[in-house]
Amino acid sequence: MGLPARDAERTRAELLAVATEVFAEDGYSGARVDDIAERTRTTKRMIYYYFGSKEGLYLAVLENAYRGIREAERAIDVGHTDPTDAIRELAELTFDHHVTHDDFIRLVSIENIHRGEFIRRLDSLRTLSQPAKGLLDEILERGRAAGAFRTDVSAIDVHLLISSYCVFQVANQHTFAYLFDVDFARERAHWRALIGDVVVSWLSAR
Amino acid sequence: MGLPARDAERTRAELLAVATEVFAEDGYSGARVDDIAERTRTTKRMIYYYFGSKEGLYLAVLENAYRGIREAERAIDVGHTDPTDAIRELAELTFDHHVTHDDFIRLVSIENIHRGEFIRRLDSLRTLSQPAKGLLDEILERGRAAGAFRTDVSAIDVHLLISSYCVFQVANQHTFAYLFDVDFARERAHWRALIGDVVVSWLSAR
DNA sequence: CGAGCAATGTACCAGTCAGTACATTGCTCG
DNA sequence: CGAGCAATGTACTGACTGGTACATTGCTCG
Repeated sequence: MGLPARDAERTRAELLAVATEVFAEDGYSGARVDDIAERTRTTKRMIYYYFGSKEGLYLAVLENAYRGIREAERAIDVGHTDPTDAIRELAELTFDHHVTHDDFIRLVSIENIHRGEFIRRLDSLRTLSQPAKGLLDEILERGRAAGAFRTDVSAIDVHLLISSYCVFQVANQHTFAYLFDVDFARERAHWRALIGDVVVSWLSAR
Repeated sequence: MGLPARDAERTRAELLAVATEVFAEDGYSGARVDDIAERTRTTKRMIYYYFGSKEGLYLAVLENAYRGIREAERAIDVGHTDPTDAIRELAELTFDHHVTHDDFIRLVSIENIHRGEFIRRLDSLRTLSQPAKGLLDEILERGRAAGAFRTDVSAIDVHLLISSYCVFQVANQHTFAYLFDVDFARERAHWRALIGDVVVSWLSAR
């Protein structure tokens, strides 16, 4: 039986997967359409057949990557009654999530180099961003009600702090590691615990 | 009198300045040697005369940018006796420093996309990174002695937290702003104060 | 002042790159 | 089964791109 000689869906999916790797590796301008094609079982012609252009392919990669990551995020469930434990676990799971998806973080960096010019054309992504914020809102509210958290910190504030830290861990590891002689990978447990500590002390202050 | 017809130093400096802009704008692969040359009063030939290759030019840009930023950092002087005030001011000055040097932050992002392959060849930069750490060490020591700071947090920990936050503010502004509908520039005072708060609560915890 | 070399300009090249014209294949459905 | 079209492959192109061969200019120093 083997693989069917023609399978539009498989061809498209394979192109998308390989393109994700190559764009994350080399950036938009650095990526070569011929290179992407050669790494698949099909040809460059198919990229133009399915995605129209290099830019169209990159947009599809971006959208697909964000969709995947948001779906993974939705699976995050911090099942603690204690809001302090919950927030610490959320920070740690976010940390894990980032270090295991460095392809995605690289795509985000690349997109920012382009000042978000491509992502801005993908309206569908904005509605996807809510789950992370919703969960945080709920934990914070419980913490405030219990008198454990201060009341002047918003979900966005916390999300930004955690994101900054976790993104940096991946996105800036090479320059930081080199300049300050730190190996993020070797001391992962230390760096993982740190952000939870920071957020909890901050929210519990006073 | 006017400009001298030939001035090696000026030509070199102009190429370096323009190349910094262009590499920060378009990335390494995206930058065009012809484009850089056209934006100066000299020609492409001079790039090869002074820097040997596109790569040589990029290396020079990187080294120059890091040197400039470290010099600016050395000027940071937090003249407080109170370590808590000092650490807050250090965080805020670091914040200001980042938002006013976005070209540099972009170069750092670009270099990380390349997994630090270029910066690793610039040995001279490692020794430059000490001032930031030295100042922090001193403030932390004073804070611990005064019983104001916890003792299990190192200078690198603090530096990483502050750097993450400040770099993110610039490096990821476009995707974050778009996805979470936040305008970093418009609420700058809020975001500036936040990181100082976080670090101080963290160091003062318990 | 004029020899000699640092500094500069011009014109070009060979390889690369995104994109396409055109032919072909094989699946599906009547 | 066979018509017709979705899917695919091959071979090519024109523009671009990093880099260079070669000529020239003008500053400096004996």
